[in-house]
Amino acid sequence: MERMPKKQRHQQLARLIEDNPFLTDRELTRLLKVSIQTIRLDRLELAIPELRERLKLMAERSYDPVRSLPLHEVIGDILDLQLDKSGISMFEIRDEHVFSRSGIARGHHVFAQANSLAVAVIDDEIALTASADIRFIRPARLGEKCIAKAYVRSSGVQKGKAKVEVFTYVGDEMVFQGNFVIYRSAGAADEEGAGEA
Amino acid sequence: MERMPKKQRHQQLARLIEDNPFLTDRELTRLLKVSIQTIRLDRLELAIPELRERLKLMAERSYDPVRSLPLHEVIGDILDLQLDKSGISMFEIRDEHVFSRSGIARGHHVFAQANSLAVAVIDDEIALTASADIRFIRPARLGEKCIAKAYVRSSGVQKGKAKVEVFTYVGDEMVFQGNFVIYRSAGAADEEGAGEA
DNA sequence: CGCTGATTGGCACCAGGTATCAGTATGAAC
DNA sequence: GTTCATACTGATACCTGGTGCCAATCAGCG
Repeated sequence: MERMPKKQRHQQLARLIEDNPFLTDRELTRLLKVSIQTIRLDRLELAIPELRERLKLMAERSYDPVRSLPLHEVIGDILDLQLDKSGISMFEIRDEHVFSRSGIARGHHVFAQANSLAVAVIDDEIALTASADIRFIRPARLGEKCIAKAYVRSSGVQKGKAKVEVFTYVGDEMVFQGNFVIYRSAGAADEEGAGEA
Repeated sequence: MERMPKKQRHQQLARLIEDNPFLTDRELTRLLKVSIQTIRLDRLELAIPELRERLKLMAERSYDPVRSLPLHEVIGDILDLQLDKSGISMFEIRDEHVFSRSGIARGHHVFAQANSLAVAVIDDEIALTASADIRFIRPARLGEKCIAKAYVRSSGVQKGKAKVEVFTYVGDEMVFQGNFVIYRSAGAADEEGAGEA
């Protein structure tokens, strides 16, 4: 019947919730063998919000109205776009983009910004990256705002291949440079999209 | 006072919730000017779950024990890893990785898998992509499982630069190939990590 | 006129909590 | 011993955001 020390229970509680935020207080009573009131006092002390708030938080994080998630359409916010000519986007390096140990952005996020801008700048129904030659000039760090500028060097409407050069800056320092070759559908404008409003 | 037709309200309701899943029924009554009961009947007909269920769903999606989100550590599941030699990872193309119109994977996801494998295979505290030369051989499509194989061509422990070649296959077809140059901290093993449990 | 579908209102109930007050157990201090 | 603080448990009222169900109303149509 010996109760484990409070501190230890707090640690366990924190760990349990961390690796399963979906636990209700009732389930926690089972796992920690204390009353539901104790669980609630513990959460209070540890400043762990109630289940619904936890889920809401997670949902908010994954929702993000700015659509800055690599899951969505364009990575970064388009600041300027002149189809088949040039484009500019901004992408802020946040916690979730960096190596936690160094605060340096993972390369693929910086790449993703550049790549999706290179695709967005092509004035075509279908545009796909064919190849790219890229360099990470200096690391981008947590909190920095990356400004990517894309220039269409040859639009290749006939040939079906466009060349786009992208430079990414933080302030006036270049952090990334890439040459993209983008496949384009070359005038074959599909008209299937009747389903969506 | 004219009520808009039910169908139209249903469409609006669906759209409203789609672009703000956080709306409660009460808020929807305000937006659609109908009673809360009507809202609930509508949700019932449209099979739209209640607020809490919606948030729970989003939270679950963003939680994903497999960590297949580009937000997290390694994109794809590591199947095999021999540090400073080679590595294999698997990444399944899902809805959220493709252009909805064509079902073709966005380049940066395929790149992200390759890039993070190239970084993971380096046996060092700090490893960063310096540059890469990549080619998308053929598009990867929804549902396909991409197998990336990374080979360390020169580990460059002294020089601080490693060369890693990555090939990504779907079945026996190559979809991506890349040559990565990875900066490494070259033996400077930091020992700061005293904060975490 | 009655019928039907759409809409509204009211009430009981539920989960997963918060907030508050009261009671018990246990060990240390005096 | 008594006293006190801390930890824990219990019980109750209340809140939000719903579900489920039943009854009432309202509009349009044949």
